[in-house]
Formats: sequence, C-alpha cells, structure tokens
Amino acid sequence: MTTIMDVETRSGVSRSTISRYLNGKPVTSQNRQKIEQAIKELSYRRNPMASGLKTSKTYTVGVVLPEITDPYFPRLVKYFQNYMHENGYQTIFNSYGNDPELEIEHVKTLANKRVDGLVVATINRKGNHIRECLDAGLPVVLFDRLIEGLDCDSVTVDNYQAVYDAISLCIRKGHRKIGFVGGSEYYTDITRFRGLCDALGNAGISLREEYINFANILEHDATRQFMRLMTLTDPPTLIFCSNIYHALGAFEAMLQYDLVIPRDVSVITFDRLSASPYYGFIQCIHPEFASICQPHKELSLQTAKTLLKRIQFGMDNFEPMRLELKTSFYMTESVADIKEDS
Amino acid sequence: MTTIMDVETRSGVSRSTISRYLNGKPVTSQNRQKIEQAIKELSYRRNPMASGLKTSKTYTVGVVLPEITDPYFPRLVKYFQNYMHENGYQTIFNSYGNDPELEIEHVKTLANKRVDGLVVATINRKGNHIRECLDAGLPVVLFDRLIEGLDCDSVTVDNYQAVYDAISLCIRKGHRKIGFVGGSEYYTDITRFRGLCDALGNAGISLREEYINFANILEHDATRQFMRLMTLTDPPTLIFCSNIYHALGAFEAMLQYDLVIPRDVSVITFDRLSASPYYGFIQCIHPEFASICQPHKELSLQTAKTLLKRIQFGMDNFEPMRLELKTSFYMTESVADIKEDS
DNA sequence: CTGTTAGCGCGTTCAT
DNA sequence: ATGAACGCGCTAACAG
Repeated sequence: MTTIMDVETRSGVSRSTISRYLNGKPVTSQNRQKIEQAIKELSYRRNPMASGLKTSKTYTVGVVLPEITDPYFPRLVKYFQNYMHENGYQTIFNSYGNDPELEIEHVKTLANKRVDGLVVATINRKGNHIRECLDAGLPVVLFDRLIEGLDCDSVTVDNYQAVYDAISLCIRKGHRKIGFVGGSEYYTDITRFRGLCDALGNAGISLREEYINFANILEHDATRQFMRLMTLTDPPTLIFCSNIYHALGAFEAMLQYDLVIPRDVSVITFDRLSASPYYGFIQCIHPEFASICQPHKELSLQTAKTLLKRIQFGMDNFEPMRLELKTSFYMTESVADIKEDS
Repeated sequence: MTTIMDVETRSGVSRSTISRYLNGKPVTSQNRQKIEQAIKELSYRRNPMASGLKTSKTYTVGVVLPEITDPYFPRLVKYFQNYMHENGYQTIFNSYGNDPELEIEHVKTLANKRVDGLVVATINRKGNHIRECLDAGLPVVLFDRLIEGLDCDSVTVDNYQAVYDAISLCIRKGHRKIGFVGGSEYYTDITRFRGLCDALGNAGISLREEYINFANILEHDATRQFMRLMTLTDPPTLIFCSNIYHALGAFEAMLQYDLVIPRDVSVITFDRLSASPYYGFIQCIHPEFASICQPHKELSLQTAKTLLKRIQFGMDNFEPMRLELKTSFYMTESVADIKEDS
C-alpha cells in the first residue's frame, strides 16, 4: 500500500505539505504540481483510518430506521444520502424491522463505529440509548418520531394539527361516526390519534371505543383491522388510516371485499399512497383516497441539514433544533358529504 | 475519550493482554475479571480507527445498486444487511439512480474508504472501475448483472433459460406474435431478450422488429412502451415484460386503458409484482400476471456468503465463484390459450 | 508557505 | 500467558 511517505520521497515535498494539499489548504503551485504528479504516478489514496485516528472523524453518518422495505423510507433514504454524499459524508443505513431491541443494538453499533452523526426514526418510547449518544458527544437527529422528555434535534411533521384539521373538515361534511385504525407502537400514530380525538371532542362528539383499532403492525394485518370496523353492527361512516400501512390495508380491503368508496365508507389516510415511487398506478383506481401528504423530500433534506449543522456546530451550547414541517391535505371524493343525512 | 491505556491503568493488566481479551483470545480468568470490570467502569469502547490502522480492516462493506426506491432492491438490501450484521460487518449502500457515471464514482468512493468488500449491481457494460478494485485487492461480487470479459465473483439468476422456457411454453400455447418491452441499459434485459429470441427462432418464428421495444427506463415510461405495442395495426398476442418496471407499466396500462387480460393481450413478466413487500394487494386485481419469480432471499444471502468467503479466503489463487440461481415460473390465466386460432 | 517533530489508539512482535 | 516497545499512516503544532 502506498502511503504519504512514498509521495514524500517521490515528490521531494514534505509530508505535512502534502497533507495540507490533501486537505485543500494553500500550497505553492510548484509543490502542487510535484505532489499531484507523484500521487498520480503512485496512485496514492489517503488512508482514512490513519487520518481518522488523528481527527476522530469518520465522515460517515448512521441512519437507523424501522424498515427499509416500507414504501415510505427508500425515497427519504435516497434524498438524504445524496445530500450527505454531496457534502462528503457516507451514510450507513440500518433497519431494525420494527424491533425495539434491534433498534437499540443498531444505535450502539453505529456509535461504537464512531460515526460522526446519527439519524434515528425510533420505535422506542424511552430514549436512554439516544441519551447515551448525546452524552458521549455524538450528534443525533430524531426523525419522524419524537421521544418525550428528550432534548434532541428533531425533524417531524405537524401530525397533530394535520389530523385535527382534516377530521374537523370531515365533521363539517357531516361525519359523526369516525373510525381510526393505526399502529400502537408509533409515536406518530398516537399523536395523530390525539388530533382526531380533539377534533371530535371540540365538535362535541364523544369517542366510541369500538371505532378505535390500534394494533401492533407486526402481529395484525391492516386489512383485517379495517374490516373489523366495517363489520360492526353500526359501522363508522368514515375511517381514518393513520399511516401508510393502514392506507394500504384499506386499499386492499376495498379491492378484496368490493367495497365502494365512499358509498360503503369514507376514507382518509395519512400519507398518499400514489406518492410513493412505483405506486403511481394507484391513481388509476378510483377514487383515490383523500390524504394528508408529507413533504418527503424536504423532510430528508432538512434532516440532513440539521445533522450537518450539529456536526459542525458541535454539542456545546446545546440548543435543540426542533423542526416541524407542514403537511398538505389532498381532498378527493373518497369522503362523502353527508350533511343531509344527519 | 477513554482508551485502552486507561483500561490498563485502571485494571493493572497490560495493554496487550487487554487487546488479546478484546479479540477473543485466551486470558486467565483473573485478568478477564479485572479487565471486564475496568471496561465497564470506564465504559470503554474500542476505537475502530486505531485498530483498523493496524489491521487494515474496516468491517464495513459497500453495496452499489441502481436505485434504492425500486420495489426490487429494498428487500435484498435487508436480507443482505442482516446477514452481514450477524457476521460483524456494517454495510454502506449507495444507489446511483441508474446513472453509469455515478455508479463509478460510488465504487471509487467506497474503495477509497477502504471497505473490506464490495457488491455491485452494475449498469455499465465496461468493468474498468471494477477491475481496478480487484487489482487493488478489494473483493468484489457482481450482483444481478455480469460484465462480459470480467473475471469476478458473481451471483445472478438463469435469465436466459428462464425466458427461453417461458416463451417456449407460450409458443406451445399458440402464441406466435410475441412482443418484448424492456430497458435497453440492463444486462439482465438483454440476456432475457436473447432467451426470447432463441425460443422464437427455435420454433421457426421470425422476429418482428416492431414487436421489440427497448427503451432507456429513465427517459421513457414503461406504460407508454407497452401501449405502443398495443396500438400497432397488427399487435402482438402476448407481451413479455422484461423487468419489474415494465411489469408495473403493463399493470398501469391495463388499469388506465381498461385492457382485459388476456382477451386483449396476454402478459408475462419477469419478477412477480405481488412478491414485493406491500404489493400483495395486487393479487386482488385479476388476473395476476404470469411471471418468472426470482429467489430474492437466496440471492441476497448467497451474495453475502460469497463476499464473506472472498474476504476471508483472499484474492490469491483467484478462482471466480459464479453462482447462477434458478428462477421458478408462476403461470396464471394472463396467458391465453390460442391453439385453435392458428 | 514550508519542514520537523510528536503523538492519535491499537495490535504485534519479542522477550520473559 | 504476560508485558515492554515499536510502528501502522496521518495530522497538527511548532519554528522557520
């Protein structure tokens, strides 16, 4: 393996000057030429472990996320990675398959690997593993899900308000029997559920427990959850699907049981199915579900920027940056207007 | 940051013994205890850069693939990553967005980063960037796509034979006007096309050029390619979709133009849509397309194993390992039986 | 702007 | 089985 010493003897320029050249610092054009030639002739490549040993920088960041096979994450991954790559960072993605323990393991592994920063879309309600990182001086950005009581940079969306507004709108359209399907282990779903509750409460509608179907997404399938509400003796007139899995579940239920939307039931989803890559064809199947749309690209970009800033700025004078991006609402005829019925 | 020196003073055991303990070599149980306690008390974590500097091992491998947002890759990524993780390796995925130049850049970046091994699903026909890695002693496994004339470990499927057999079957079912849609830049599609050609040739059917529609997947959309064949004055009776994008294109065409399969046209695809995660609902829309199915899990596992073997075994006495896994054929009523018509 | 010098934290000789 | 000493390749601090 050729080292900087070889370049030194070959070019006749001293190591440190070469090092400075490599790090983009000013060097006389004479030396620059000699160095460049020697590097080329020897096809020298800097050893990142040696430099990392000195600088404690790996130029690698880690991203820990629930499940890479989701329709939701690959695109985020892509934007994030591109942005980091443009800024000289490599990205290691680890997906924990919605397993809380595995998430913690991945976080620790990456911390031990001395990544320069970490993005975590956590499934855990407790943040000890995150706090350990923070305490050790490792920048962490919480993505998509917050942890209560943990002071940490974060990038999320306005889950509560978006659902509150959407459901309020539906109530104005005459819906009073409103169902909810969602995953019990997600911060996001629980926050969205609160939005739904408050919208109902504010309209003087009391919650009916049989209309609420939380389930562990690993154990129950979303289609069945949806159909459980549909087969109640007094089913809801509108069902809110709290995430993209449950949106898919509703979609499959519609296909499988020949439901006619919104005749049989109105549907609203969080995340628009057809916005996922290679799901565009869903627009051909009518009606497309009304949905709360997340700004995917901006989410990943802001996450990347936040992380980069924290890496540069350091953990001193720590003032958490908490970004909450705005969603938009995409209304369709999947929500019936039933003013006259009531 | 706490180092092995701190553990030394704290435990009273010498560095080298601690190092041996860390590497799983025998140590007296006395020392073991002292070491473990000191490590715990100091919450010492080994510095991978320092050890890497000595051993030239990063315990990191790179994977370079066309596009992470594909329905095809995320799952492969997942299996691969899990397996590597179990074996102590981290994985860096880089997706190059089907851009040949970016692929090369990613390969070089990862090589410079001194990963211990590389998996590449290449879009390039020339393999200079791969050869450079090999020459530098960096193990590479070609995944999904081969490069002609490049001696390299690889894991692929029986593209040629699978298509040859499937098309032969369709010919026996009476099809003689057979169309092809595929991506022009893929090794796989071209190999599959050869299988189709030979099946036709062997049955004495001459190729009709207007039935062949290669296109750069970035520039043209698969739906339009499919419809171009359908709107010919004498359209094919069967269309073979050479990859999952074109399968999706056919699917969207069916939905958008209210095609009835197989009345309007028979369809066969490479890769089964509903086999992708979260595409299961496609089974509810009939008929499901007949398809050649790839053993996704085995593909990624074999790739991981091959890479690991090469990393351990080394590049000396290089005898390329070339795995070609078998696909299976999933027949459905999307292929009409038109024996009587001919 | 340049060259000299001294470690970064660890693994690996050797002796013992 | 253990401990002392050296060096992996590079960067940073210094003096020039």
